[in-house]
Order: sequence, then structure tokens, then C-alpha cells
Amino acid sequence: MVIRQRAIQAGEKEERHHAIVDAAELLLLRSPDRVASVAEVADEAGLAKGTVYLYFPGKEELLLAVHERYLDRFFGALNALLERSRPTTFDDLVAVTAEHIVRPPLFLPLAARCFALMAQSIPPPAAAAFRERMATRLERAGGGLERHFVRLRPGEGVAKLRHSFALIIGLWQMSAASACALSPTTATGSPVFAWDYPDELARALGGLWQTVVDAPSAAAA
Amino acid sequence: MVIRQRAIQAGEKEERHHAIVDAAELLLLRSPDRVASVAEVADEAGLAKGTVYLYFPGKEELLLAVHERYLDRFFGALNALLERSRPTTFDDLVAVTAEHIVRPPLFLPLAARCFALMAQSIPPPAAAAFRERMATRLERAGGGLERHFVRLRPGEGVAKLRHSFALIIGLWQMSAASACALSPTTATGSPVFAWDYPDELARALGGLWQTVVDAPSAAAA
Amino acid sequence: MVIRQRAIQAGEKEERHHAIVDAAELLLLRSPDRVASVAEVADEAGLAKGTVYLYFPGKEELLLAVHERYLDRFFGALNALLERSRPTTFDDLVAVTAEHIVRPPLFLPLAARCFALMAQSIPPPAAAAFRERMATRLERAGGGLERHFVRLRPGEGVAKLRHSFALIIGLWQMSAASACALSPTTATGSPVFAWDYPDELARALGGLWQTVVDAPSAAAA
Amino acid sequence: MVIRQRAIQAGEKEERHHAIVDAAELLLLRSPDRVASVAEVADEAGLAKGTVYLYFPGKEELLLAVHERYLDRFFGALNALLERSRPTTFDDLVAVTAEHIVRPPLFLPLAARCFALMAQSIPPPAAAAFRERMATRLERAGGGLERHFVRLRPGEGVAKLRHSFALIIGLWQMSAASACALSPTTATGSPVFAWDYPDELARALGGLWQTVVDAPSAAAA
DNA sequence: CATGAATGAGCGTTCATTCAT
DNA sequence: AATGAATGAACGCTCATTCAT
Repeated sequence: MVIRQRAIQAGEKEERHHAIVDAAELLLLRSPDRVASVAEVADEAGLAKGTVYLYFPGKEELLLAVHERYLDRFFGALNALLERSRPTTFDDLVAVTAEHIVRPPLFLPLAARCFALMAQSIPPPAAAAFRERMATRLERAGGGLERHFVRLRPGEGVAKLRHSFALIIGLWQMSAASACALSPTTATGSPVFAWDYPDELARALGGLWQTVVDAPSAAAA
Repeated sequence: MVIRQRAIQAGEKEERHHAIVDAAELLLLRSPDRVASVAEVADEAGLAKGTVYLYFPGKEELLLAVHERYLDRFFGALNALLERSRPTTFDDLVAVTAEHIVRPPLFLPLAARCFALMAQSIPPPAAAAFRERMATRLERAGGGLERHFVRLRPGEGVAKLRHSFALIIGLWQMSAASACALSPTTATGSPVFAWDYPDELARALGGLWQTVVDAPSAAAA
Repeated sequence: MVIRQRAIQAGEKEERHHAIVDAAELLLLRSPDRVASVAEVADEAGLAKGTVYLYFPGKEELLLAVHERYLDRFFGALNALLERSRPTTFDDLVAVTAEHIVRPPLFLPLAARCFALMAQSIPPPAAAAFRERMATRLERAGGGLERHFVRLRPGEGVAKLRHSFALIIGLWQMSAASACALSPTTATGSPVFAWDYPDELARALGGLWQTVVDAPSAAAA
Repeated sequence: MVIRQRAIQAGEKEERHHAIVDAAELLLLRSPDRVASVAEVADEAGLAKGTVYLYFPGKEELLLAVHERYLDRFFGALNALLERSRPTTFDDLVAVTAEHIVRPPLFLPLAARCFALMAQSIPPPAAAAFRERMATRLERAGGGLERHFVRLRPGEGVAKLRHSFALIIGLWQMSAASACALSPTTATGSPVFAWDYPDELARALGGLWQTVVDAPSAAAA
């Protein structure tokens, strides 16, 4: 095996951590239907299997790290949007969602898998730590939403975010489940399942946010 | 080595099929965190392992069959509601959901698992067949909704149903993921994740249906 | 892999069981310093790895089965000796020991390993079952000894047997530990460790049985 | 990343050596069923993993060092006993054995493990060196025994010691193997294995030494 | 001297699926 | 139709040891 430099400086250590997450992500992208084995991840990162375990307690946590990176990007963009001085519109929110959640091919399948992981394979302390980190981001974004959308009462920002996320995930799963049988032959019997995820999501979110967004002018009046 | 009667009669075949699904469901209920092996299911059903494969092409399809039975019960109740002569209220819908989706301990975890299955393990033809069967039920229920809720334009009944289902599933997964780390110590740092699924679901569905439901007087008029 | 006939008759099953134990024994003999992996054993037996687990709950039990077969042979010979009509002498006992314990190259190393196994890796119920089976043989042999050696009071037969076995095992371990460093260069500094196991064992057993054996004529007189 | 003083002084070197053995012993005592990893030992000693390898060629030798320390204590006490001016009785010997071998919770399990080690994992030169050191102690003690017990002919002192040691070790292993399955339920079918190690050992040693000890009057005469 | 990051061989076990009987 | 014996791929994790710094 290629012996890379040892990571002795703190910075180098973070780099290694990063490299492993990168490798895991790459492999996930390359074959979306299966989770790569730790051996494959290590190989892709140019490290030995054991080395992965110096940086992650286990395979689950590694997967979660990939997921968290995507979540961070999304929340980063969302909070940037909400903390600008300009007002934020519903369309802005949809755009951020499209950009960071719908467009990356990994976000949604990974999120779905990680929900399952959290509920069974991740050791409770790690799960709790993850949850706490997410809570911080959620609260910040929730507060931001309440500032921009005056119809949201205190606490409703976080709740709306939660419901939106649930909708995004749930709808994607239904879409993915439906889509699997469609590709080879386009012979779709019923049009009930022939819908496009991004469009349908926009409509669904529209329905969920309708009363919050509908007439900002009215609130201003 | 008990050699059972052959299930020659058509009725016996269906009975066997049923018995296997029953066994799978029972085992799923008995230990919710793991999926029973085919051997266990066969054992519970009083059959040999190989016999299960005479009735189901594989383990996935067996799981799907359990899921479908729950879905059938739900759609049966929903369609019964919508096809009565009396008007149906939003509260009626919530009640049916509570009764057939939230209350049974298996519906939601099974649904989440089956979505994942459909997207990767179920052979496309089987997935398509399942989808078709669901499509029938969905369309029927969607049409019923449009008759009872006049604000729903043609096609919106099915869409609203879809969105609701997505919300129900997505929110449950978030709830399950959060809940895992909470039980032992109630010391939750942030209240952002400390919520009750049924309550939160009611609120979320309320948000989604708000504009459809808001003015029942119109329907009465 | 070679697909052997399926073992459907009870006799065939025992044959398979036997074949696996044979394979394990052969591998143990071939490389005495390591325990073969289950894969190797299966391979040697011409079976698939999984098949081994149809016949043994785990690797430990397999090893124990090899050990037990040796023990059975020894106890078989010992009890045959004690249940003849002719009187049994101490030399007879030594001969049986030499034949079934000292001569087979596997008995002693395996016994030592199995003691360690019993104390940690074997699940208690299996260990208890093994112990019970041995208890039966021990008691029978102990009773036989008491009939042949009149100086042994009730219960002392089993005890003497136990002590003898402890001596046999313990001395062998000391011998094995000493021998390891002797083979390559015969340059033994001190003669304290330069002894031959069989000889030394005979002397040690002589010491242990001296008062039991010494003057049978006196007892007869 | 604490950088410790270099152990330049010879005294410091020995201290380090000692500290590592102490750590290993402590960990062995703390969890008797498993052998601590080198990392744990290093940690317990407040050193880095690599440092352990500056003081010991490998893990086995470390274990052996712990064992040897116990052996030294035993031989120290035994030789002190034998080199007093007062006569030594068999009961004195039993008492020393009880004090230094049976009572310390580590002696016997460690001895059993080390015998296995010697026979396979320890490199022959190290094993030979260990053997030599033990030979010295053994011969000295053997000679002492011959002075105190007149029935022992030249060379029999060492032999009797060897046999006793074999009996002590072997019987302990049988005891440990039997004990494992007894604790939870005292429902032991057969009493053949229900015996107490210290008692049984006393009886067994009594049998082995009987002819040597029997007539103390002769020594007194 | 001391460190600790990196290595990578090693292995028992499960279980969905097949197919000879 | 039913059985259940046989298959064999798949994989996470530990930990003694090395060696660059």
C-alpha cells in the first residue's frame, strides 16, 4: 500500500478525516444502490482499513459524516439567505432547496438511509451528538424564517422547517419507489405515479407554505 | 419431518399464502428492530423454508405483502368513508389516519423499509405491479376527496393524498431517528427534537390541508 | 464446490458429523501450533463453510468434539480394562495411558486448549453438557478402580483419576513449554529441564499411586 | 502529546520496565478473562504504545514478565523457608503454596496461559532464557527439599517439585473448566465435578507426598 | 529515547436462495 | 407440492507491530 505522510499536525488530521469522507461519498455516488464496504472506502482513500477506524468509530458514523456534510452545506446556504439584509421570499427558499437538496444526487438517498441508521445502528450517544448539532442549525434557521415571514408565530419557524423536511424526504422516497420500475420500459399503466419529483415537491411545499406566504402585502397593509 | 397435505385446492393455496404473511407480520411485531429470517418465518408458519419460496419469489416480496395488507386496510377504511352519503370532514380523515396508520405499531416502520426495498431490491416488474394496485386505490380515494372537498380541483385529490402520505412517512422517520437517543436519559439539551409524533403530525397535516379545509361553510352552502 | 449427496438419513447425518470432526483433527495434526479456520475445515471436509454450522453451533464446539472423541477412546479402553474379569495392575493403567493419551500426538495439546476453551469461550450450557458426559465416564471408571485397588476407599477412585489426569496434563504443559526451546540447538544449559515426558510421567504417576499400589499382597493377606 | 523525560539513568530504565509490568498486572487483575491490548497497557503505564516495545520485544514477553514476578515471589518464599535453620514440614510447604500460588488471583490463570505461550508464541531464545532462570531457582529449592526430607534421594527434590507444580496447574485448569458452567444454576447433575480447588489440591498433594512425608519420626531420629 | 499514526492480516458467522429428493 | 440440506458470498472490526518524526 501507498504510505502517505503521517498526519501529525492537527490540520493534517482534519485533512485525512476529510479524505475519508470524500472517498465514501465518491463510492456512494459511483454505485448508489449499495453502501461500500470499509475496505473499499479505505482503498479509495489510499489508506489501510485500520486507518479508517482511527478517524471514525465505525462504518455508520462514516456514513453519517457524509450526510452531515450535505446538511451543513444546505443549512449554510439557508442561513446565509436568512441573515442577509434583503427580505427572503418563498421562491428563495425553494431555490436553496433545489440547489442543495434536490440537485445533489446523494442528498436524498443518503438522508433516507441515515434516518434508518439513526434509529437502529448508531450508538445513542453519537446519535444524540448529531441531533444536537442539527438542533443548533435548525433553531437558527427557524428564527430566521420567523423574522422574514411575519405570519409565523414564535416556534412555528422551526416547525415549518421540520414539516418541509419531512415532506421533502417522504415525497422523494415515494418518488424513488415509483421510479425504479419505470426506467426500463416507459409503459406506465397509470399516470397516478407518473410525476416528476422536483415539480411535485414544489407543488407540495407550496401547499404547506400557502398560508404563510400567500399575501405578504396584506400583512404589510 | 412432517409431510403436510399438498395444498391442491385453490382455497388452500390462498390460506397458505395468508399464513405466511401472518407469520411474517407476527415476527415483525415481536421484534420490531430486525427483520426475521426466512427460516424463522417458515417455522412460525409451520412450513419448511423452501415452501415459502413456492408462494413468494423472495424475502422482499414477502415483506411487501405485509405492507400491502396494511395499506389495503387503510384504503379500505378511507374509501368507505368517502363513499358514504354523509359529508366527510377533515377530522374524519385524521381519525382514519390515526386508526390505520399511526396506531398500528408496524405500519410506519414497515412503510419506511418498503420504500427503501422498492427502490433497490424488488425486481421492477413486481414493483410495477404493486404500484398499479396502489394506483387504483389512490385514484379512487383521490376522486372521493375531490367530491367531499370542493376546493380541490380535478387531480388535486390524488396530489393532496400523496403529499399527506409523504408528510406522514417523512415526519415519522424524523421522529424515529430523534427518539432513539432520548429514552434512557431525558436530558435533552435542545427542545427542537423533543416532540410527539402524533401531535406534530396533526399540526403538519393541518398546515397542508389548511386552505382546502378552511371554509366548511362553503361546502355547506 | 463439489456437491456431495445430501445427508437425509439419520446415518448419513452422523457420517457428515464424523467427516467434519475428521477434517478438523487432520488439520490439527498437520499444523499443531494453530487452530484451523472454519473455512479450512469445511474445505478439507469437502463442504461449504455454512454446512459446518449445520452440524456444529460454532468453532469451539467443533474443537471440543475432536477432544471428546479422544477422551471417549481413552475411557473406552480404561473401562474395558476395569470391567474384565482379570485383575488390573498399575502397569495396565500406565499402558492404557501411554496408548491413548501419551502416544496420540493430539490428545495432550488439544486437552490443554480445551480446558482454556471451556473456561471462557464455550457457552455454559454446552460446557455443562460436556461435563455431564464426562462425569458419567469418570464415575464408571472410578468405581472400577475401587474394585481393583482395595486400598481405595469409596470416592477415592474418581479422585485418584482426577489427580492423575491433572498430573498428566500439567506435566505435559511443563514439558511442552520446556521443549520448545530445545529442539533447534541441543545446548541445554541446565539438566533440570532436560527430561523426557513419558518417563517423567511414569515416575510422577508412580509417586501419586505409590500408596495405593505398593503392596497388593499385603491387602490380600 | 506529553513528551516525557528520557529514561537515561539506568535506574529510570528499570523503573519504566517495572511500571509496564505493573500496568499489565493491574489490567489483568481488573479483567481476568481477557488479556489487555498493548495500547491499554501503555495507557495504564502512562506511556505511548511504541515505548512498550522499547522495553519488551513483544506482548508475550510482557505477559511472561508478569508471570515471572509471581514465580519469583513464590520461589523466594520457598527458598527462604528451606534455608532457615529450623526443619521444614510438609505443612510449611502447603502454606507457602497457598500463600503464593493459590491465593493470588492471577498466578494460576497466568501460569496456564504462559505455558501455552511458551509452547508456541515465545521465540525459542527468550523461552530458553526464561527456562534457565527458572532452572536455577528450581535446583536450589530441590536441593533444599532433599535436605529437609530425608526420604528424597538426590535429584528427587527437583522432581517432586516438578510433579507438584504439574499437579497444581493441571488441577486448577480442570477446576476452572468445570467451574464455568456451575455458577448460574447450582443444579449440578453429578457431584463428580463439584469440588473445591484448594481442598482438592491439598488432598492431591497429600497423595503425591505421602511416602515422602509419612514418617517424620525418621527425620527426627 | 519516545511517540503514536499507520498498517493489514485474520476470521467467525449469517442467511437468502437453490435444488435433489 | 413440499421439504430441508447445502451453499458461499459478504464484511466489520481488532490489535500486535512498525517506523517516520
